[in-house]
Amino acid sequence: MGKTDLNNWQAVQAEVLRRIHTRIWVPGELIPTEQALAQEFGCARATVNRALQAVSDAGLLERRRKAGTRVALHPVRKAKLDIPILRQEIEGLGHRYGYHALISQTQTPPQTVQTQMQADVGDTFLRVKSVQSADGAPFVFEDRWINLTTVPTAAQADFSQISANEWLVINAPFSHGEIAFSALNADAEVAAQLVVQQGAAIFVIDRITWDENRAVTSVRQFFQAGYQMQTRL
Amino acid sequence: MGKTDLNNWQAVQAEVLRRIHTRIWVPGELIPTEQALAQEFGCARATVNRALQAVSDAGLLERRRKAGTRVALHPVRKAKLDIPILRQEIEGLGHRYGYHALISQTQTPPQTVQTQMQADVGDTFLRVKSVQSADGAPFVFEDRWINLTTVPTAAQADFSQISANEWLVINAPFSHGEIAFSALNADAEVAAQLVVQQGAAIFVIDRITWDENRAVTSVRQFFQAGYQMQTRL
DNA sequence: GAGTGGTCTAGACCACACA
DNA sequence: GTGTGGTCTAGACCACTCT
Repeated sequence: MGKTDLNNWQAVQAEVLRRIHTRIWVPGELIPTEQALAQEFGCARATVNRALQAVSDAGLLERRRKAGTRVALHPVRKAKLDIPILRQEIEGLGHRYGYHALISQTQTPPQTVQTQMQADVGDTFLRVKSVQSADGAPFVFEDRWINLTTVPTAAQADFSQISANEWLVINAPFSHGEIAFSALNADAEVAAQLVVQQGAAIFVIDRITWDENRAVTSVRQFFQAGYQMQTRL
Repeated sequence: MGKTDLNNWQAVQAEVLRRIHTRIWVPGELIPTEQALAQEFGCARATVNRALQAVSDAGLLERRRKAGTRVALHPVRKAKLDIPILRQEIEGLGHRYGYHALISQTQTPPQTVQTQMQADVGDTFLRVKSVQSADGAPFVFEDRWINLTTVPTAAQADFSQISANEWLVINAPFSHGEIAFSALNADAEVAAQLVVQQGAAIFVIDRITWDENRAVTSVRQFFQAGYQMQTRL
């Protein structure tokens, strides 16, 4: 046996991936138990477990107690997306970041927004529209609702100076959120703010964040035409 | 001390998240060492480590050897995206899945595609255009290039019967990939295939997959107008 | 040099899902 | 019941990076 032991979980992971890619382990088939692999690889079962969990997280293995571990038939590819923090993204590219508030006023949201945010009767809302720019060119137009009943201190914030996003990150903790990506044609307002033609295809992010069961904020961001959001598989 | 010990890593994680959300631990500040927390929580250091790693993966903590663990100043939100497998997504919604190949022929890709795929001189390519539908209504129009030098067996595949994606999943392993999301206006061809007006905003996914350093396939998918891709934070 | 997180080990017990 | 993965423990050593 000239075979060297695999003494760390990355090595085990690499070997597991190799066996999947080269079809030594066929999709749908059971692979050996952790115990068997630990023996074969000459390491502890916990090390094998760590490696298999990582591969399972990536969507290539399906694990169930008692049933064992099998190679995924339909490897749902799970991509990890870093939601961009615009200031960082812009400054990281060597551009000058700019922020400009358009409006900031209490207002009653349309029914669709109220439903999404599961607003109670009597909740009041702050609407903030703003543009963020790179080297003076508009980059993102943002339309945001903040639930003042959840975050009362937002009423005193000066959103002409600080972006709502940065203020909220500092002052309004949230427990979870939902995010959706889509494409929309620029309407007159979006076209004007982003300086594109009406009807141009715009990449849109909708986000709602919650603190436990109370909606904190709902925001729709319109990205400059041509914007791409990238990641790796 | 009515305090009960935290005897599993999820409980530790919950307590850590609580301290971050309630600002007991302030962004930018160091938190206690794993050893100290293990003592406080009455569990093993490995358990604390597991919990802190999970929170760190979520982007809320930044950990460095020797420097310690601190609460992230700019919590880059990392979302886990499940790249949709269309057949599953459509059938999961209770619709009838359909696949229809439009063309499948060897062809020379435009320069941009060749560059993206880092094609060598002499590489030959198969182009496959297809439409996938839900209950007969077009859902996705797909334009794909397959590198026949990397995957020679694809030349014999019958893409009028099986979708290129499913064939590749079964027959062409890949090691990694890149994916990008954007918005485009429908051109004449896209509009015709998706039965939408020209210029309609279309959600687009571009994907390139690699087997080691050789490009396997490059695909652009145009989604029906109004499509949203959703996930949680 | 020294302190922190990263990982491995060996053993143990538990939870779950299958027969 | 029984076998599998999921997790915890206590201890140990290592790798990195800061001073």
